[in-house]
Amino acid sequence: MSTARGRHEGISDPSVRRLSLYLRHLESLSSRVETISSRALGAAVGLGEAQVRKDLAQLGSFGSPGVGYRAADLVGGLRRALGTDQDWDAILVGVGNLGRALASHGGFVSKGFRIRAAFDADPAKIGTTLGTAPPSVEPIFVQPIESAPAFVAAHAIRLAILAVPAESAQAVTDALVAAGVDGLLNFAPVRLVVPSHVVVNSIDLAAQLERIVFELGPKAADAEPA
Amino acid sequence: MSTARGRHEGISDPSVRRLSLYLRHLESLSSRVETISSRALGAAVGLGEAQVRKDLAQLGSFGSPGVGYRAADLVGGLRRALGTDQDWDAILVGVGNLGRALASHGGFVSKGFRIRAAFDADPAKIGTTLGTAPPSVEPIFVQPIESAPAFVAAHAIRLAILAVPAESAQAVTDALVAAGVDGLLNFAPVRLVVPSHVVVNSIDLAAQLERIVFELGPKAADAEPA
DNA sequence: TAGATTGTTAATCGATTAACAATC
DNA sequence: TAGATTGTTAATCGATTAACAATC
Repeated sequence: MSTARGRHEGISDPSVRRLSLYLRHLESLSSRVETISSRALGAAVGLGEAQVRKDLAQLGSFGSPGVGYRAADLVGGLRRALGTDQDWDAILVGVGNLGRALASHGGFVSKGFRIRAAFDADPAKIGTTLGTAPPSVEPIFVQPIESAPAFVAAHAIRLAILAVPAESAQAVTDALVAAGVDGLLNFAPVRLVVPSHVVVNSIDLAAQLERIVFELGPKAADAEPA
Repeated sequence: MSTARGRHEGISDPSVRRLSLYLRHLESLSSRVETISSRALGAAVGLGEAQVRKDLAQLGSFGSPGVGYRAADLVGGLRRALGTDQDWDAILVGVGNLGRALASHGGFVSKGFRIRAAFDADPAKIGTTLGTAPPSVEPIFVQPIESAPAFVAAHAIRLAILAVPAESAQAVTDALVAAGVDGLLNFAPVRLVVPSHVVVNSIDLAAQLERIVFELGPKAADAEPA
């Protein structure tokens, strides 16, 4: 992540990540579950009870001593804190393999994110259709990348998902930010330079595998020649 | 991330993430760059020079006072520390939109990760071909998910990339771990329970957007009715 | 030599964990 | 009432930042 720290509440980034975990678990619960304790919630997401209480206390009071947290209220409080109590419109830029997958990603829609349009620099892709796979996702026509800024401005789009090559990521970012985008989810392995009011979250997929193999340690050394 | 902390070096997770950033930047540099200072490297990835020196000092001595770090040596040291000085074989499980995109992801191959086989539970997908898009990625035939454990055992595969529905993620994980997998990159929004020797890195794509909108703060409030 | 820059130690800062009084 | 569990304060732990002597 980068920039724009703590514009509102002073909740730390590690804590925000955990709030998403709590929300995900609570959403998966039956609506017949009325309350949940910090201990149970912690166990479900792999954290201690003290950590859970500390995190949730930042959002207000959703718990009762001796009883636990009211699950429905807590879901509402978490969504409100995260900003997903309202839907967010987004655009997708870059319709390669990854872009196409993201456009069809059901997980976005159910969490309040809607991809309103998709753009690509490749003329061969213009006019093709995306996101037809899962039900409830209406098809999206791919438009030329040059028309992205106008679309952003016309529809007051604030979020963009970038699945473009590393070489073009900065140029695309500059154009989108100038048009009004202030939140970017970037999959290119480059650091995007943006004005301080813009929030960037970059995910380097290869780096995610690197973190795993780091933890695994060196592969069993090939037999050392004596 | 979870479990298996510090099996070898005592490098913290935040630091490991930064090591990938440094490596990515150094790889993007011309081979004519022979040395780079902590200040320059930090500026490139958006960190302070003290942070860079602290991180790199953990790997050994790749720098000279008054000169900087030897770029080529540092790339080697970073790869060695991360574990990507050797190639890693992986399998992909789940050949939906996201799975297909990951199979074709050029970024994995160039960083030392090779997807050797793909598996899916859907009979309609068996035998189809994946990963033909970028050059240098040989095509992969999709196999029935039941044959994944045997493949893992036969080829001594340690890494698996999971792009399966949340409901089946745990069952798939259990089968793969039993067959020998000890590193999992999981895209399903569920916490995987694994033995302590197994390393899991879970990426919830919706949560990545949530982190952005949290930082953006509440959307401009609709005009309050007076 | 003088300027630049490392590696490391010390100081600061922030986050996690533990403890416990309040209370349902 | 007794047991459970919150919200919060204090204690611990770890990570980041600053400073500086060593040295190229």
